[in-house]
Amino acid sequence: MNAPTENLTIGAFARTAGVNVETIRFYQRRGILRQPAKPYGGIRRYGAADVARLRFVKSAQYLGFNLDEIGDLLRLEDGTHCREASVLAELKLRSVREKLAGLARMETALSGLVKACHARKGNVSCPLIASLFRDARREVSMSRRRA
Amino acid sequence: MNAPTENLTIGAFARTAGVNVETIRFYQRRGILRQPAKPYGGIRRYGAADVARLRFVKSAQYLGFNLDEIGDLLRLEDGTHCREASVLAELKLRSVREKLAGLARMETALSGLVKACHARKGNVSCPLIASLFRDARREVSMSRRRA
DNA sequence: CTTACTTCCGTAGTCAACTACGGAGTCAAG
DNA sequence: CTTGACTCCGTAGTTGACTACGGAAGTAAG
Repeated sequence: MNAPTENLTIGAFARTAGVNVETIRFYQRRGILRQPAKPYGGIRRYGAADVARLRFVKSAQYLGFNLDEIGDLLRLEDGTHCREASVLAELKLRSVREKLAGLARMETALSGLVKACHARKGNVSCPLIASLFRDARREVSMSRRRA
Repeated sequence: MNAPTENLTIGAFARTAGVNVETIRFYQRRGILRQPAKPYGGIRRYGAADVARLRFVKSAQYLGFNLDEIGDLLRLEDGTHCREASVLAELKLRSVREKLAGLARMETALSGLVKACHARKGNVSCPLIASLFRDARREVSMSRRRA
């Protein structure tokens, strides 16, 4: 799995991806990032694929997935047999769609607020809570832990 | 701000919303949930609005917001003056839209995988990493902390 | 070669978000 | 009017995700 150009030291890798060196080592221990083979008495080198993978991890985190879930997503990325993959993918797809629905509702409520603000002035409020439940009762629910 | 029926004890409130009593008390200390006035030598009571608010908090968490950000969202819900509100709302709107874009990409990649699995059998992989960056470089980026 | 910076690796500390504990006060079924 | 469950409140412990520390070994500019 060695890409053409594996030229980055761990420090350069960390700077490129915008994280701390210790975070990379932590992800390696968690099995989220690989630990490239190190030449006898030498240093490990990283490439562009590692950077992309790490950026993906950070984005997925921003999208509300925890490290175990990100591990699942990466197993799909890395490729597994259809039988397990499709079960897992359907599960992840369900939670992605739940998140999409919830965020779409927030988007509506927030853009409504912004519009209302531009129109009148004074006090305004934003029916965010109502928006998340309106005519979609339970669509975005508490299926939180391990979707 | 007392709703018509404030009949729930903290325990019933917690069960209804599917959280731990201690979590409610923790949110009260954080200023995310109110602490209803308690009658002289009595007990606090909670109503449907409290339940909805708490469910909103849990949903927003699932959507990748932290408690500070959820505090911001609730300030919009509760209503503030347009000047501050619209600035805050535009910011939140931006991060909601970033999340929507990232999730939409994941959705495409995952449903592609599921479809591929139904078609052929054997090994399949899922270009999740590529999907998050393809023709949208930096759209979902590392603007993580405090959006 | 020296010297200053890195890497390597294991262990320990921090921060956010809970979760548990314990003792005093409150409530409600019998 | 007792008794068992629950509330209140402050403090302490846990979990997930990092972040820091320190000493031995690697690296690279002068």
